[in-house]
Amino acid sequence: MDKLDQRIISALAEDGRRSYRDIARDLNVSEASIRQRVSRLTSDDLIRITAVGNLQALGFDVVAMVHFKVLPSRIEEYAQLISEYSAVRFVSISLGNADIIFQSLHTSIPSLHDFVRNELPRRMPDIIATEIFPLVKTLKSSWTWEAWFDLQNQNS
Amino acid sequence: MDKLDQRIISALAEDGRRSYRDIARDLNVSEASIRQRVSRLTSDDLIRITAVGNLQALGFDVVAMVHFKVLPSRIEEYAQLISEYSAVRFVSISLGNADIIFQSLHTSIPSLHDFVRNELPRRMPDIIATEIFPLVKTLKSSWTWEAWFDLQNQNS
DNA sequence: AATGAAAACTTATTATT
DNA sequence: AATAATAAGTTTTCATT
Repeated sequence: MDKLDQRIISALAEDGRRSYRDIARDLNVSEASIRQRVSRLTSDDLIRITAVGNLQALGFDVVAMVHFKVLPSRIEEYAQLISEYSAVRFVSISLGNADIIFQSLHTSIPSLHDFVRNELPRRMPDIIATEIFPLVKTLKSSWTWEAWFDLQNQNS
Repeated sequence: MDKLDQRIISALAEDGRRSYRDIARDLNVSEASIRQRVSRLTSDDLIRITAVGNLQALGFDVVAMVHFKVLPSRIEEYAQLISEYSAVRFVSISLGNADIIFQSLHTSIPSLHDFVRNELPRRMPDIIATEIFPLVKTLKSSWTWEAWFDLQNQNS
């Protein structure tokens, strides 16, 4: 991951459909070079070029963050199980006052409730506590990297 | 937002660089029609085609979710202010036991601490409580929509 | 890893329904 | 809102450094 990789990622974060040729002109390298690096970044799963959307604007009416505390020995296993649900779009293992944090999408509040309070505990009996945070409005969901790569480079 | 829009979004979520021509062939419409709809979806800010990445894999070592409780009259204002920071990549207003939930990226734990415990409270005196959830490992960060559009359509 | 060359393919614009 | 036509631009492949 060198500065050229970072500049390519920044360009594609800005506009995922920008032509490789155009990026190449901008960065003074060949088009094939951009193509080769994007293939590597993509096949190594470092980046993914994709359509992201504002969930609320797209009609996903019930979006929530959910916290689970679970028996310590079950954390990894349960995080994996939670990842299998298509309602769940994001799963992380956390330190602090929650062991697993995930984001879940539903068509109604009762279906969110049923999923978190019935469906998941049925499969995962060692869940100790749950906390639900319904998201009302998303003000920022940012996909640019420049500021971040800059900061990383300053400190290295 | 009709079924054609949903199919286009699904295709671009799968591969944001797939050619409009190829999508058009698949969906039995003209290339210009795909182009026109993608332009609309993009300029209406319903979707964005972008490079997303695994933050930990890209070297963003300290990623945390942060919860704030704030004076009720300040929630919107503070959520806006938090959105202005480039360290902050996601900001939502929440119901339940937190008023504002955001994701923040840092190069070290002390810098996360300084940001959340000093920098933000200095600008936002009506923060009542903070809670930090450092993310250790992200198991899923999914950008596909098929399952979701299917569910929406069943219920409508 | 990076490159240039060139055939095959895609995009973007225009005019039309 | 969708389309066909088409000139301009891009991608992909391959041989070379």
